[in-house]
Amino acid sequence: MLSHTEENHLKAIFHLSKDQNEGVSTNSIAQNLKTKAPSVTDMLKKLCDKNLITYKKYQGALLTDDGRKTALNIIRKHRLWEVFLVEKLEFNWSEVHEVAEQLEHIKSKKLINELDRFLGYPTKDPHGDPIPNPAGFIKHTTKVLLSDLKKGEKGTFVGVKDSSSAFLKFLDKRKISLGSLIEILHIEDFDDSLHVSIGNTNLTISMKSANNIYLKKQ
Amino acid sequence: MLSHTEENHLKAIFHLSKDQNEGVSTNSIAQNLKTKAPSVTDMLKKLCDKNLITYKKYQGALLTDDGRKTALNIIRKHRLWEVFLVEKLEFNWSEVHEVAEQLEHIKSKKLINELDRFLGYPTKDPHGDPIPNPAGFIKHTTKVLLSDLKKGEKGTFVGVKDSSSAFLKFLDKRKISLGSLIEILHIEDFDDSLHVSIGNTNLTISMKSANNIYLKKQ
DNA sequence: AATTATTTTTAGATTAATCTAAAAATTTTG
DNA sequence: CAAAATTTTTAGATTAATCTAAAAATAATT
Repeated sequence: MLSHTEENHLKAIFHLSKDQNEGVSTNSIAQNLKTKAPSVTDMLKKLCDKNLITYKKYQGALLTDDGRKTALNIIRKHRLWEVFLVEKLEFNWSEVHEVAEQLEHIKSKKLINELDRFLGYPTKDPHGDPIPNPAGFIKHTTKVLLSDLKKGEKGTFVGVKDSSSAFLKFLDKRKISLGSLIEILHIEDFDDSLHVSIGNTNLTISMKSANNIYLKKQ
Repeated sequence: MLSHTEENHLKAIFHLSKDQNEGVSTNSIAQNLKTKAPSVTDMLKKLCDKNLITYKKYQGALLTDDGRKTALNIIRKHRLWEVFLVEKLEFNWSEVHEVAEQLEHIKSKKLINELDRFLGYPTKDPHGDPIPNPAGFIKHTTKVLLSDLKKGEKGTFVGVKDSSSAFLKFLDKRKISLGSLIEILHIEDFDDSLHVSIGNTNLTISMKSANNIYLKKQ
């Protein structure tokens, strides 16, 4: 039985190892979990003893198959709870993360499988991220960043890279929601800002924002 | 912000002080929480410092108004989650306690108020226990133990005193569920066992079981 | 009311999770 | 490639929750 802290470390290692091949660094985990490096070092030793990660001093951490499966199970729970909060309890997508961080640690297989059924076996969470199945299998879909599109290209908004509350509220204010069709009308030379059409309206999006918006290309 | 352990102690004191006027004893709390007396003593000091209980050495613990309100809030969460598990996730009433023990500690006012709305503002949990309102007000209904009825008297099954999984499964097996109309046909002199009618069927119930069944008298 | 039994508290340890400060290892850079 | 900078680990403390064993207080019983 893993503690909340152990589970959080596994999750952090999972997320941080997506964008890279080497071991996940102690500092990056500490930053991700808002804790300090020595705390992480201690935890890495413990998780290594439990065969959930491989870890050699100064070389960062990598999930074992077991650790990966455990991490995906926590992520599955997190994302299913997020769906529940939005679909059934009328939370906004910018409000769910904090509560799901708590709910993901509840231990009950039956609970999560029944929740899955109750929600109609959703495949995506409210931010467009895929929900792993009970075996830890995750279905990836090809998607590109809005910032990578060229003038005239278009796509459907399918996810966010940064799902911070601030960015999600920013999107709400501009009526940009999952499923919106976005087309690049013009790219400003000076600051790379994008003039885009979304539905019937046109608006300007900064490079920084465009770098957080995933599209399914059309 | 209270820890799970602190919350569990408040809940235990609440439940144990219902049947008595004096302070709740250290040992009874330890027994209730499956912990040891010295652990309880430490916690009582801490809860007293936080003004959630009044506590003097060797004289047991009593909830302050603040402590009582906190305890009722935890009980509210516990019982709402139990309703959710039974009504929405198809749990049996004998399976909900353990999971609700975990869910009751999730911290989010919005979560619990939205859950309440989603469930249609239920007033009773699956075992017939009343659900406190957000202000900590609890609506008691008069009920009597089946063991207190006399021959020929009848009532509606409205709750259990012992909500252990074993007893609830025992009731399931006999098709005794909340709302059942129970009439005492005969009381056995020898062992005080009861011959009762429930719906169309007659059966025998031991004194021990009858002592755990609450009825609303008719 | 004095002795015995029970309950409760204190004293002292242990484990887990955390931190700061200092040491050690690795990486970067001139 | 040596010095400097950065990262990581170790060492040592702290807080919370737990325990066992022993001491102290209260309650029960002749």
